[in-house]
Amino acid sequence: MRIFIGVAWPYANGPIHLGHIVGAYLPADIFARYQRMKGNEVLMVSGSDEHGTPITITAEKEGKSPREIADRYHRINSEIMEKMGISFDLFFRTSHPHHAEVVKRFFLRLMERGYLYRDKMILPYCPNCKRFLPDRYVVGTCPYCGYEKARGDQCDNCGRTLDPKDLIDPKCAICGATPEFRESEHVFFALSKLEKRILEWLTDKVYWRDNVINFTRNFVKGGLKDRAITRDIEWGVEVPLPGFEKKRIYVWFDAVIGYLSASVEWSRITGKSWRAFWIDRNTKHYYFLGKDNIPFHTIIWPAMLMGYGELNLPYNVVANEYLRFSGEKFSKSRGIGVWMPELLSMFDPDVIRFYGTVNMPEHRDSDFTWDDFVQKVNEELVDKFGNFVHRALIFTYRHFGEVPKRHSLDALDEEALEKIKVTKEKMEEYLDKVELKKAFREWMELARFGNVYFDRKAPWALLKSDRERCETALNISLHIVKALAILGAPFLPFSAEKIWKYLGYDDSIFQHTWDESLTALPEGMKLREPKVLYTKIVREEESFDRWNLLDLRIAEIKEVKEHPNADQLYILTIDLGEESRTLVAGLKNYYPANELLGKKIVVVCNLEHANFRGVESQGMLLAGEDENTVAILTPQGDVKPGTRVQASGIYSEPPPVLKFKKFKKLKMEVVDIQDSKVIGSSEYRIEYPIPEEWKGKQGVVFLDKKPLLLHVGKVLISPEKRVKRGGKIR
RNA sequence: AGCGGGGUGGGGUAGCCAGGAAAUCCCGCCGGGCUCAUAACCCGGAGAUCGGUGGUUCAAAUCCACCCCCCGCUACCA
Repeated sequence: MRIFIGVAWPYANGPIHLGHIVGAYLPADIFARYQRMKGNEVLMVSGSDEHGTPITITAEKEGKSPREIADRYHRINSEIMEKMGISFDLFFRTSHPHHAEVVKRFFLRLMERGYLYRDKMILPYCPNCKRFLPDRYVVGTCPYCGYEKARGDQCDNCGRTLDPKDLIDPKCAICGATPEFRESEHVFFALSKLEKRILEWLTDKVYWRDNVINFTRNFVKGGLKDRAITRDIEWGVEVPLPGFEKKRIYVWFDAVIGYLSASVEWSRITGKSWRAFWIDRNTKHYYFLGKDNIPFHTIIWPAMLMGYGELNLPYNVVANEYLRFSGEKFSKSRGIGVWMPELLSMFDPDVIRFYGTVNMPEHRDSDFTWDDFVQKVNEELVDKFGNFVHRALIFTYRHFGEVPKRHSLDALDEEALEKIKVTKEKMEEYLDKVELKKAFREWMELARFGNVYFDRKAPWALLKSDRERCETALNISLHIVKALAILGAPFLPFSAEKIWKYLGYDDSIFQHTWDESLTALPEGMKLREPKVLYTKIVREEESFDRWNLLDLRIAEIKEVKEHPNADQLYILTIDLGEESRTLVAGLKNYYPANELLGKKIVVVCNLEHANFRGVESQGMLLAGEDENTVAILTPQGDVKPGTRVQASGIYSEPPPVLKFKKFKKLKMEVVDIQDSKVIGSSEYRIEYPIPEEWKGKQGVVFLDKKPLLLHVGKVLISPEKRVKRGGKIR
C-alpha cells in the first residue's frame, strides 16, 4: 500500500516552536516511520509557506525584502526539522518557481472546469501605503458595540464578523491613514458549487477524530460561500490571467497546492512517480495539522481537489489540539513558550520527542511545564526505559560480550515473548488509528515489563548458579531490548539507532521491518560497548542556591549509648538549645563513646527523620572523611548549642523538611584554608573576609553556585581531626 | 460575549463517544525485596461516595437535564 502524508506548512515568518512540532510534525513523522517499517511506500512532504501579507510586513519593518525573510525562516525551520529527525521526503517551499508552475496549472484547470470566476469587489485601499489592505489591517469602531479597536474582519469585543466597510472611522492598521474603498476585480473559487459533493464525501468519515469531524460538520452547516483567491499584493504566485499582473494568488490557495507541487518536485528529484501517490486509488492520504487548520484540509482543499478532478482526496485528516505553555498559549511577543532552537541546544531530539509524544494534545489541549518535562523525562524515559536497556546491555556485554544462547524456556520466558508479541499487536492497532499516545503507552509498558523480567530472573545470581538459564535470561532480555528498539523507532529514532549498534548490528535499524521485533537475535552476535542512553536532567534551580535547603546548627552531645541491635551505631542525645533530640550515628568504629561526650557538633536539623533498626534518628551529624579517617565537624571555639551555622556569612532559609535524596545531592568538602583561596579537591576562591586565625586551618566548603565556607560568626567549623583535603562530608 | 476544553485517591492523569462485576498510569506516602544497572529497579499496602442535584436503565465516572466551579482561545494561526 502507498501512504501519502501531508503536513501543514509552517509559515515562514518566524521559527517554529514546540507546539508546532508536537501538534503536527512529530505525529506525522512517527506515523511515517511506522508505515515505512511496515513495508508501505510512504511519501511525506511539507514546506515553508512563504507568501502573504504578514511576511511582507515583517520585511518592511526590518527593511528587507520578503524573499530575505522567507529565506531566513525557511533555512531555520528546515534545520529544525532535520535536527528533530522529521523524515520528510521533501521539505519544499512555496516561493520555488516549480511550485508556482504547479499552482498556475491547477488554477487554470479549475478555471477551465468552471470552478473559478471573476468578479468585482470593493476593498479598502490605503492611499498612504499605496496598497489594498487585508481586512484585518483595517481598524475602527465597531458599528454594533462601539468598541474602538475592532478589526475589519471581526470585532474583538462583541465577536461579530465584520466587513471593513462597516467600520466607523476606519484606519489603516499600518500607518493610521484613512483608507479609501476602491473597486478591484478578483478571481473567486466556487465553493458553493461543491458543497453537496463535500457533504457527501464527509458522510463516511466516521473514523476521523471527533474534533475534526465535529468542527467540519459545524463549518459546513452554515453553508459554503465562494471565496476570493486573489489579492492586491505583489508577493505571491502570479495570477495566470491577463489584467491581473498586479495581483497575486491568495496564500491559503497556493499553500495547500504545495502538497501537490512538493510531490511533483520530489518526483522530479528522485525520478519516482508522484502519480502513483496522487492518481492511483490504492493510496491513502493522511494530513497532519493543528486544529486551526482543520477547515482548509477538510473542506477547502478537498473541494479544490474535487474541482481539479482525478486526484486523491484526504483519507484522514489528523488534527491535534494545542500545546500550551504553563497554561498559556505560546506567544512570541509575550515571551511565552519554548522555541525549538533553544530546546535543541539543551536536549537531545529524542528527549524532546519523548515528551512531545507523552504530552501530545491528541484529544484536548495539553500543557507544557518545565516541572512536568523534567519529571517525565527523568522518571519514565531515563529511569524506566533508559535504565532497563542499559542494565540488560551492559550486563551481557561484560559477562558474555555477545548475544548468549537461548536454551529451554520456562514459563516466564514464554510470558516475555508473548508480551513482546502482544505489545507489537496493540501498538499496530493504535498506530493504524493514529492513536500515538496510546501506542506509546503500550511501548512504555513493555519497558516496564523488561525491568520486571530482569528482576525476576536475576541474571547476576544465575551467572554463578546456572549459566544456561542465565544465558537464556539475557538472550530474552536482549530480545526485549531489540523489540523496544524496533517498536520505539518511530518515536525515538535516534535512540533506536544507538541501541541497534550496541546490539551488534552494523546497518541501520530503519532497514529492518516492524515485524522483526518478533524474531530472536542471532546468537553469538558480538555486542558493542553500550553507553548510557540518556542522562537525567538537572534543574538549574537545583544547581545553585542549594544552601537554602540546609538547616545546620550547632549541638552538644549530652549522652552516648550503644545501639542495642546494631554494632556500628551510637544513639546520641543532643542539646540543640531549645530542644533535645536523638541522633543515630555510625561512629562506633571511629570514636569511643567517652570521647564524643560533651563534644560540640554540626547537625542537619531539617533532614527527614529516619529509622535505624528501630531507633528514630532526628537529624544527622556531619563529619568529614577520607579513605582512613572519619572526623566529626566541630566549631573551633565556644558556641552555644542551637546556634545556626552560616556559609560565608549567609544564614539559610531552609524548608521545614529536607528529603534525604535531595540532601545526598548537596556537596561539601574539607579544605585547607590559605587565605581567600582554599584548597579542596580543587582550588576555590571564597568571597568572604577570612580572619587571620582561620588561615592554615582546615575548614568546610559548601559547593553552591559559588563556594561557601561554613562558620558561626567568628568561629570556624572544622573537622575535629585532620582529614585529607577534598575529603567528603557525610 | 462567542467558541472550545476541563472538574476522577495528596498532585498530575487514563477511562467517558460504542454504559456492566476489583476505576488506569506517573509522582508522592507507608512497608518490604534486590544490588546487574544512570541512588536505578522490583514487590506489597493505605488512599477516590469519579464537581453537585435530579433523571433514563436490571446496571452510570460513562447517557440525558439543570446547576456550581476552573481554564484556554478569539488570529504572531500547531
